[in-house]
Amino acid sequence: MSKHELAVLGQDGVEGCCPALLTAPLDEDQAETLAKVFKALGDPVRLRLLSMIASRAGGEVCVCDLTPAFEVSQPTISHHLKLLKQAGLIDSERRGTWVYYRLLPQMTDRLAAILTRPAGQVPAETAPAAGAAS
Amino acid sequence: MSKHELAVLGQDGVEGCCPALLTAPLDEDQAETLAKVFKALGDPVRLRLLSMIASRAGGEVCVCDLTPAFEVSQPTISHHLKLLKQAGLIDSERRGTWVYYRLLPQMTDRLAAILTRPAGQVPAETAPAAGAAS
DNA sequence: AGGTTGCATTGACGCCTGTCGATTCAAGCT
DNA sequence: AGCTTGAATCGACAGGCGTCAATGCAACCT
Repeated sequence: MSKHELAVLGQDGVEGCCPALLTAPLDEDQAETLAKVFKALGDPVRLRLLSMIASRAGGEVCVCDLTPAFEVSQPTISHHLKLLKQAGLIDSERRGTWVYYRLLPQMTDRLAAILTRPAGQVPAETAPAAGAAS
Repeated sequence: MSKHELAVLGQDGVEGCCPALLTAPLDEDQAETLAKVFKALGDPVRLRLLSMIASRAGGEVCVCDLTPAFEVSQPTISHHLKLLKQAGLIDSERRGTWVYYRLLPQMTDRLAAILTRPAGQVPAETAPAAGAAS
């Protein structure tokens, strides 16, 4: 094994979370770390896997339910699950013969926060800014 | 071959936005489209470019300000900007000699929404499952 | 017109990545 | 013990991607 399973992305202190993509220039290390997560999301099979896992009622999905839902081979599914896991998006647990995967909402929450604009940002020319005084 | 500039991702009706990654299984087409955008974010240079563009006060950045901030060549920066543009994340405008890039907040908003969990989701086993009928 | 600067495009190269078949490991079964 | 099923790993291959130098093109300036 190695130093995989990056659980990074902003736990570098108490002062808050998230590198703040949209409000301040990302430094190289933050960009490198963030890019790995987005790269993990940059494949249709992995997106569907994540979606199936996340939307499951019990919060868990057996690999045996995932594999037949795709047209790719079982090793390929296993490979994609590994990448999602290394990105910190999902986790797995073996129970008997089967292995169950579940979402790690911390990571998706963090990404959502990173992609969310603070509040009133410069409307630019997109919309004439309805409401607002004066 | 120029069906580029994908402005997709959920404008397929009035009924709402966003494929809902976390609440329902993504279908293949949605996954394909979404993956392209995440793939565009899956590179540290592009992330830093996007961050620099988004965090700029006036909402615009001249390429001449972006290029010297990186250690890669000018054609490479141009290439990355093109990919971000094709992903629908930024747009560009030429004014005189210089070209200015600006964020398209619609896309980042959409991604943020896609990655945001609805409200009270099953806490899974993060907590020892208080209550809940048998 | 000629020259200069800013940015995009081209073509080429090496690495990374998605995929597969074959194999291995783990757990349960007869 | 042996067999069977579920899942991960290995090795290999093709295509995609990031990068560069060279070139092209647009706008400005003498």
